[in-house]
Amino acid sequence: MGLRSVGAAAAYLDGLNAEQRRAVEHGVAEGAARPASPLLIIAGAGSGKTNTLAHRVAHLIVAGADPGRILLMTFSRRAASEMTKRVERICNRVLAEQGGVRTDALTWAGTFHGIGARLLREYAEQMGIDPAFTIHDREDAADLMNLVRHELGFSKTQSRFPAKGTCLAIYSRVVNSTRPLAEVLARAFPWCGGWHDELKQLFGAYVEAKQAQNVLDYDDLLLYWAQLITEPAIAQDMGGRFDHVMVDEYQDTNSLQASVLLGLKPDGHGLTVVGDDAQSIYAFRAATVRNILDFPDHFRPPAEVVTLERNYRSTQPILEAANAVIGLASERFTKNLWTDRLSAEKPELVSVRDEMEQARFIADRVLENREVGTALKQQAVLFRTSNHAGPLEVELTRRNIPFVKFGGLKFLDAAHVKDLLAVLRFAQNGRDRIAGFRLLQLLPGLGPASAQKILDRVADQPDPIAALSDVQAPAKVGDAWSPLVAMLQGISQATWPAQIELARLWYEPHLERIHEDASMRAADLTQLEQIAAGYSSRERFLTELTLDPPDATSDQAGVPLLDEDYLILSTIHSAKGQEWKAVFVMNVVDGCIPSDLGAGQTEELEEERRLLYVAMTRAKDALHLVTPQRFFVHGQPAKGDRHVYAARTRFIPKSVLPHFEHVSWPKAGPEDVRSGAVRNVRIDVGARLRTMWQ
DNA sequence: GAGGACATCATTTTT
DNA sequence: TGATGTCCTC
Repeated sequence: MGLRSVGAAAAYLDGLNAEQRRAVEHGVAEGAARPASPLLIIAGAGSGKTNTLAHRVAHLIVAGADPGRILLMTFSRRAASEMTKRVERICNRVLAEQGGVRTDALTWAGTFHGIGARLLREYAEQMGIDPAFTIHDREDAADLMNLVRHELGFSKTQSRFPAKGTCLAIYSRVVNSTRPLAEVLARAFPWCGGWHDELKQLFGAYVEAKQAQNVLDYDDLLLYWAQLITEPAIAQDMGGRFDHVMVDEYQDTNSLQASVLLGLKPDGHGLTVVGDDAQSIYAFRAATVRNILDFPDHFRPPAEVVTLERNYRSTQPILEAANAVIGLASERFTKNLWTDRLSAEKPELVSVRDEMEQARFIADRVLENREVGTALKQQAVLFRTSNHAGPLEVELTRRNIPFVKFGGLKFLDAAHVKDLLAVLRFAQNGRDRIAGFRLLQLLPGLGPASAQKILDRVADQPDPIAALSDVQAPAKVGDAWSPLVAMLQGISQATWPAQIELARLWYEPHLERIHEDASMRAADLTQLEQIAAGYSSRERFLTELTLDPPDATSDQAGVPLLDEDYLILSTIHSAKGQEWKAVFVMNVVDGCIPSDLGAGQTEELEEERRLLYVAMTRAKDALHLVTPQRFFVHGQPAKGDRHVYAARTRFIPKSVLPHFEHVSWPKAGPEDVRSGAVRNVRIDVGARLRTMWQ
């Protein structure tokens, strides 16, 4: 495939502005065979980042780069597939014009974790681990942590030991930030400071447990990868598989990910990272904005930096308000966004009485917007935490407005789904105790103690599944035992996806025994089976489902069909990279944004500020920030009227107010039905009262 | 040892 | 509101 005439073919780059074009063409002219020097693209919100990166990848391929040797790492699977599609579209168009053939798909596009899992299976032998390892999601990892916590006797200490989830969060933070435990405790978990030694012991035991069971958690995917790559021969081999390595959303990577990246491409050649320091919102996951700020100086000569400052998304008033908010940040950011999308409409700062009114306001306005032609799908409601959406979900359901919610609870969290997956996971890896523990307890008369005993019995057998048939189950289990053993052995001989059917058929009677609403749950499982059919193997199914769980939930109604219209509800975090015509941000009050939990430390406070900035910059034409004045206290009294008054977020102080239109809603409430004329009448009551006593 | 009934208490965001 | 831990009974 000789060098194509890049210059003549570059008509497809005409739609790009000068800076975007510079980013796309950096180092390509010399020929794609020789990887370009390192490049950092600082891409502001709405500056065409995805488009630019897609064009760069396409441009490389058109110039002769092998798509199979391009590694593209994004923040979510959704972003990865979006990017892949765009690249293919551009390539196909160009190559068709030139009479070329279709490009190969980008085979190495995915998240850091997903790519890590793939590579680790390939290099498993060299690391001395079994390539059939299973991956624990957060919940599984927490369960295992809990098990270990129990065994060490920390579950009944005098004063309360941190809960399993907290322990895992601390562990994860230590791993991802590559900082010592004591420092992490002091900075992020001060209320657990007294447990330093116990935690250390706990984490040691947790790591041993994972190794004994041949399971990896999310963090291990990065940690093992980072360790692997410290071996120069392996680093060279792995890095040599890729000519170009691209990373999106680089501001949200942590130091572990940075070390992987630098291990792959120590001199930076072929490396392109893209991000926006003003949109860094994952510090709680140990992401550090230093990664992106320090990137250029990792290399000699320093990496080339291209800054995209022109915003194509929002109208000028929206952008000005967002700029004003981020302008108060304690750290100066690297750019100033501008746009030529003029508009007379300022974003609205809407004051409502309470959360109920907020829900009504949003529902009303959403419907109004739809009346004038903005589809529900073009509108989104954003919130800081998933539970903020509660009252709104109720209101939308009441009014029959379809919606899909991103963030928060997952399909996979449902007990019955986890049960079925536990069957498959245990079949995949008979040493996965969490899966086995869950599975065994599905049998009637078999509780935690017996489950432990059985798992202990088979754990060190070469084939734990086969060993199950020799196990004497407790008498109470009766004839429920042999179908389980038969099912597991059936699975080991069946092909995929017939295996999941075997598992489901075995599970269904138990489902009916355990749950009241078995029929609804059974429907979920049939759906899961259909999803499973789309994967080539059990291992792939389990891995990808764990790393990329379906992230939308939509109340009782079930997920609407794709061609239906529905409103988007999303956490601000899940809204990253997306845009809508109209955006509503809920609860823009102190205590919600910023969340009152971490408002103490300035670092966390700054992150909350960026969070509001991210939310605001999602809007194209209309932006509404809603501020309920009072909140009902969520807690003990079922229908009590205890409430607290909330103040407008501190991120919009007086100086920023002129950027907003101020609205009270409802405009004329029941307590304020006076007409305008009446309002201008003045009477001096004080004087009259005084005359009464004269 | 299993499983149900009760009390307690909570720190958000996600791969 | 719901998950988690404890106590009690079978």
